[in-house]
Amino acid sequence: MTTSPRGGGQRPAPVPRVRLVDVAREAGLSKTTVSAALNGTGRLSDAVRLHAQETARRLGYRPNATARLLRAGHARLIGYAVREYVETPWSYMESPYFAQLTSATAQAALTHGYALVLLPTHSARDEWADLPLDAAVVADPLADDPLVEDFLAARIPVVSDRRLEGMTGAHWVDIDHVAAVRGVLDHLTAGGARRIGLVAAHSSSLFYEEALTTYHAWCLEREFAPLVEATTRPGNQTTRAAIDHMLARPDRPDALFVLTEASPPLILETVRAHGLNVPEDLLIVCVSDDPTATQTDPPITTLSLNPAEIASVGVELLLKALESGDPTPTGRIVPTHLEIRGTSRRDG
Amino acid sequence: MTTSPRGGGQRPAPVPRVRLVDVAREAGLSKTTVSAALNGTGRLSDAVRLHAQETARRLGYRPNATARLLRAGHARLIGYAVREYVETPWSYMESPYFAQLTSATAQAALTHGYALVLLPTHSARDEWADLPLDAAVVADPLADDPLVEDFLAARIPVVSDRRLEGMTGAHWVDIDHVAAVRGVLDHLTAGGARRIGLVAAHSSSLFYEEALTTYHAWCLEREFAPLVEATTRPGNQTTRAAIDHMLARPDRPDALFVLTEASPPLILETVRAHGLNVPEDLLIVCVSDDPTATQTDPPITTLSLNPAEIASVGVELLLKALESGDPTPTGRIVPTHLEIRGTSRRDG
DNA sequence: TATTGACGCGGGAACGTTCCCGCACAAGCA
DNA sequence: TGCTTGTGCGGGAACGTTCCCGCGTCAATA
Repeated sequence: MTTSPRGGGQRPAPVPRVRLVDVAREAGLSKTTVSAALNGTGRLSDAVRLHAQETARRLGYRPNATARLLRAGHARLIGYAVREYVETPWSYMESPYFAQLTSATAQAALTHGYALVLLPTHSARDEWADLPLDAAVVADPLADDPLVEDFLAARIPVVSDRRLEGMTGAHWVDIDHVAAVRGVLDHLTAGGARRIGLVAAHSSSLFYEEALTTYHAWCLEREFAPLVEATTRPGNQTTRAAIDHMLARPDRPDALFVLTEASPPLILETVRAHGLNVPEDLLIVCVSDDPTATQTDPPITTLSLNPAEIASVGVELLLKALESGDPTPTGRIVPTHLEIRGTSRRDG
Repeated sequence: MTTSPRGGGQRPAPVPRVRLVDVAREAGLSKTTVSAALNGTGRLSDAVRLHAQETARRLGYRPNATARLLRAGHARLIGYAVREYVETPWSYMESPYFAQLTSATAQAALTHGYALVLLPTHSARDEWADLPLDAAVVADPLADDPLVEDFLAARIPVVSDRRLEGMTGAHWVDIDHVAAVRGVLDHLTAGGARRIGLVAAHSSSLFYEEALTTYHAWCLEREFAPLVEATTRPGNQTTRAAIDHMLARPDRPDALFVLTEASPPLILETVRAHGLNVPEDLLIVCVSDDPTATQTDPPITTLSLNPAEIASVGVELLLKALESGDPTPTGRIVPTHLEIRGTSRRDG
């Protein structure tokens, strides 16, 4: 027994891992040869290659990932943080948009050979500084987000699902807000709507801001009187209250465009509690990526923000920039998807 | 200019990172001293420490995470995979239980100084073999899950949200299925239910199996005739169909216990489509961690599987095992939580 | 003045892997 | 036989960091 002197410290003796040299010594070869044998590289005779592999298998050898990374110079690890709702660090998973964005990002990263590391919403520097991140995804960044700036300062390229202008190493994907909102409004009008109510939110988010502007511009063109109910923030609770408020008005709308990402079945229930039939009395379109929208009766028309597309395009841009080493910012607009279902057409 | 010969390859010249030695050379110190200065260790004069820090700051030095990991011997990285629904790798994020389990696990890991790496459902060995994982969480593992076995073979301790028996290095957290089901049935009975219908699923999952057994045992004790509708798998679509089927029966139940993790508002809508009033005509309890359950009118009574608790206890067990180096399997049962709301009491 | 100890800093090994290169040997050819 | 070419394998540096230890200096004490 040639037990190495390592691990001669505490009592439990935590079973020293078998290293490449251990395999080499056991096989009577050099570590170079064993490494080549296991990686399928180098010029080796079949006999030696097989012998090395067999020995490694027998000893239960597993290469040390960290050591490989150090040699390779990259970890193929992408950090991922969602910046909305900083006060409740992980609640974004409850939003179907972010849930899908998260899983689609993980998926896209993986098909490129990268893995995703989940970072908390607030994500202080020392929470990722020790991680060998090659790149980062920052979803819904704040204005002049310090997290983005920290990543860039650390030479870690970043991609975001919001337009990010002119920062070296910062890439972005975004949706065409104007086209999306106009598409919905036109669709509702074509379905017979004369008074379209909008439920939006006060938010730092560019989305609500641009959507509101577009709505007003559209109303002006059509000489419609804008009918807006603004909540303090997105979510089911506030959205229900806003809808209640809007439907209680004397100038009740005949169509509803709900931007605030609430649960579609919940929106339907809220409307029905006012004694309204859908779609006869009220047409509904809501911004949502919640699959339950297809399950109600009638199924609910949704404007999908296309998180899957955003994720895959984002990862693509990010990795292209990373692997080319070119920090010139790139960006792309992806289309939204209006899935027309029962709540916005009366022909059903 | 003493430019090092590194990076003398391709054209873009990818801006060589500044290393510890670069800072040391610039500051006229040794790398040992600079390292100690930046880490706040060693015996150094204030002047030297400040000088080293200032120089590092000026050069924009960022320590190489991988090299630190190699020295440290661990990466503080935990792999995370959900094994249900292997055919649609990432769909688990749509389930509130898994969404919460995921975020709570990330949260718990982070408070212990670990980060979570998202792995796909199928997760072949070579997808994580290159990652410096210290431990792994496998949610809803299959029976004799090969992924779990691979992790254990690689000496990576595993924790699961399902009982895992007698495998060295495999730890688990689980809920008390029997107590949970009996609790719900007793609660419904106390609320006046005489015929409790159960919507369950055929699944490899221990949960449905034990729940069904418990239900039958409970019915036998009370001399109730069991009233079960079994779906092929959990989810909204199948659950709606199962409920429709059950409510169309001549021996229609006066209470419903839905195990299949469907959207609570959707369940309510399905029931109402049969012309039933809730809770007057039908009491409802459903297994769900969906926050929309609180938003309906009446709000829906849910049995929470306590993903947050499972996650935090799981991570705790996992890290205790990891850091003690003791591979003896540990396990713990955590309670479920019956949140009684409007759909299961008539006193409202 | 010699001895001790604390203080301030640096040399160099170690973490475990990959890869460049060089060496020994065999085979081919003149 | 002497030279070249190719094959099979190993030595050792490198990746960038941390940490053990040792060395020189200086003040305090005998």
